Amino acid sequence: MMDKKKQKKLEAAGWKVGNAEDFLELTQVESDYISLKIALSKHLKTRRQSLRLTQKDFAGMIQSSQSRVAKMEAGDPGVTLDLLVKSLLTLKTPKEDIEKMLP
Amino acid sequence: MMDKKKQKKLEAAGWKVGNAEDFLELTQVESDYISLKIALSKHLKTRRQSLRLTQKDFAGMIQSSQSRVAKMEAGDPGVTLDLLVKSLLTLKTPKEDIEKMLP
DNA sequence: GTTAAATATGTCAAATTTGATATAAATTGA
DNA sequence: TCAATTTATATCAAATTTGACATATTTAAC
Repeated sequence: MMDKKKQKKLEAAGWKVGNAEDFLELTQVESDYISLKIALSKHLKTRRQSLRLTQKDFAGMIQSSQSRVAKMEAGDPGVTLDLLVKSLLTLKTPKEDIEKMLP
Repeated sequence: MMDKKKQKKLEAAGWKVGNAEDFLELTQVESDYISLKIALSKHLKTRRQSLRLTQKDFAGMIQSSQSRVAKMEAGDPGVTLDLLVKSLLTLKTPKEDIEKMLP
């Protein structure tokens, strides 16, 4: 939501040059939050793969859809931490692995 | 979402006795997920208090409202991990503190 | 190269979460 | 006690996220 607003702001600006002012103006919190989500996404993908699960199979395990799993793994901004964390828990991701991703 | 469904199920059952069957039928993932959120909630509250911030002050820091902060700290199921994590990051919660709360 | 399986991308209605607001209840300090 | 501050609870429209679906693209095996 914080980053969605920024995104909207950028979209509204139409990627116009000249205002590097607003551009990538991320707070530390926003930056950390995004980094965390991306790290979790990547880990989810490698973990699913190491377990030889297809996105479709895994989607079934979490009552979701293949496309949503793809979005999760792609680091889509519109995926919650909730969904990512539940996913990692479902794959029994070791606590130590998650700890390493914390900012 | 997973636990919302369970909740609805419970609500629908109107807390009737007799079906301890469905009752508290939580998977390990659901249970871990809820525990995590509750731990983060509690930590948020104690951390905010130790920094001598009112809920209103803190709400201002995260562009939210006092009532939402109250819900966060009360462990309201309708609060995302995203919001909780952003909140803890805003209060510069040490990584070690968060690590301790992981399931 | 063809085929099949897996993954990526786009769209959408339904469900959930959000900040805001109002107001009740609890806590604090005189 | 009591007034002021803080926190809890309820409600709601707006915004966001969701699973599902369609379909395109990539990958793998032959």
